[in-house]
Amino acid sequence: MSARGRPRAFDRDAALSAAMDVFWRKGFSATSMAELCEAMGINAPSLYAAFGSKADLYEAALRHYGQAASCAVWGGFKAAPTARASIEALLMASAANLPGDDHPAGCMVTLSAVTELGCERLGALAVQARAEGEAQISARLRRAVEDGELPAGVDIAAIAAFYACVQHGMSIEARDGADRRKLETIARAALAAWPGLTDAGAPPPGA
Amino acid sequence: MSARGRPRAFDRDAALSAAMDVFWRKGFSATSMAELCEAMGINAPSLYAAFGSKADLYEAALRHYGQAASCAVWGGFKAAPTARASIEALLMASAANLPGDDHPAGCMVTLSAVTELGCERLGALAVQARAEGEAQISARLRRAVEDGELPAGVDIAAIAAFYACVQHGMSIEARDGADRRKLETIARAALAAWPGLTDAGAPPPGA
DNA sequence: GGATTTATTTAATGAACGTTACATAAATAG
DNA sequence: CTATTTATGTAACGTTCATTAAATAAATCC
Repeated sequence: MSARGRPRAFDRDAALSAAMDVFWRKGFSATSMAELCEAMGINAPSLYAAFGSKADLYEAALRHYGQAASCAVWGGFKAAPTARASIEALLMASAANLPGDDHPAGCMVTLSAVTELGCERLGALAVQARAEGEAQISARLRRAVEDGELPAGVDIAAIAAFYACVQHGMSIEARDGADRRKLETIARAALAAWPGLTDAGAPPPGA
Repeated sequence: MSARGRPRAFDRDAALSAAMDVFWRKGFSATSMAELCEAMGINAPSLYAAFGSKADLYEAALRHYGQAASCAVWGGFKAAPTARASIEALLMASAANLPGDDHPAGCMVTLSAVTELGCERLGALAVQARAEGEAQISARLRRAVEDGELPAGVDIAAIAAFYACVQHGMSIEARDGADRRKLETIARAALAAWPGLTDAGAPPPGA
């Protein structure tokens, strides 16, 4: 059925992973085909045959990242029994994973295409990926209201926007060299807002 | 004394401002000399004579931004009577200024060199500029402890890191299209953490 | 006035960019 | 074995990149 013609001489997934690493570290515009070829250990024609173009490769790398790293960050979120525990798990997993210990620092999705509108399609892709994160938090909070964990008057959109914002900010801190401990400190500080945010009708102290 | 030779035919500050706009919108790597020349209304040799190189121009633009926009954001912070009011002013001014109404969205410093390490010197410059923001918050908190506004046991570094992180995150939200109201909602949510963070020895609820 | 200094325009520089022809190599199909 | 199909390496494609040489224009200095 399959395997007609000369077989591919490289591991497609490993090559994609190597490309992801370079893109993650340097961004789309600042990464050249030459760098990609060297990191992936293949020549340009092989790259084009397997992935289409530089932009297509970036898109594939972004999706690859979404499946791999995001899994580590959102796994605890989905498994946690309460909304509060979900958000704590999300922030703590972010703190654990964002520092660049054995990979580039910060979340590739968060940092992607923020400055580089060189390719419009890629920018839209990153925006959408970030929006999905906030939507997940919203959905979790909505469920918590339905479950009676949170009062009905709670401002779901505000809470989701806030914690998404903190998580995005943590990527920048990580990029600037923040270690796990510092990110956990930030996470705990953000969780200190929880009681104030989840008191039913009461307006937040800052209003 | 001055003004020997043929006088410059363009306004240096206006040209720098135009360059800042392009860099702010597209980032360093994704911006070409051709785009800069067109936006600035000058030819390449004039640009090189006045600013040195593309990287030098970016550095000048970043400093120009720091004086102009940061002023609007940090002005209220410095003038506020209490630490709490300073941080509220900082976040609210950020919410008011970050949306891209008559300029690119998000803070140029925050978004700068996040993805683009094409030029190492510029990356370091942006990291330093961001660190200065957090240092300002720390200094303000320290003063508040000295003044007796905050108890001595308060974790200054944690609070500063948290609010710096939120402010950085707001730039990403703004870049993704968040308007002033949404950013103000985030700011108020972040301020909801204030009581929990400034209770003296008590560990934050998330610990 | 002529000499000097600085800015501008035009045009070109070599290098690097992303991408692709082309010939060759390695597999299966018949 | 021959024909077909797919991948690979080499080498080139035309374009764009950041940068600059050279000639001209506009100001001050003496």
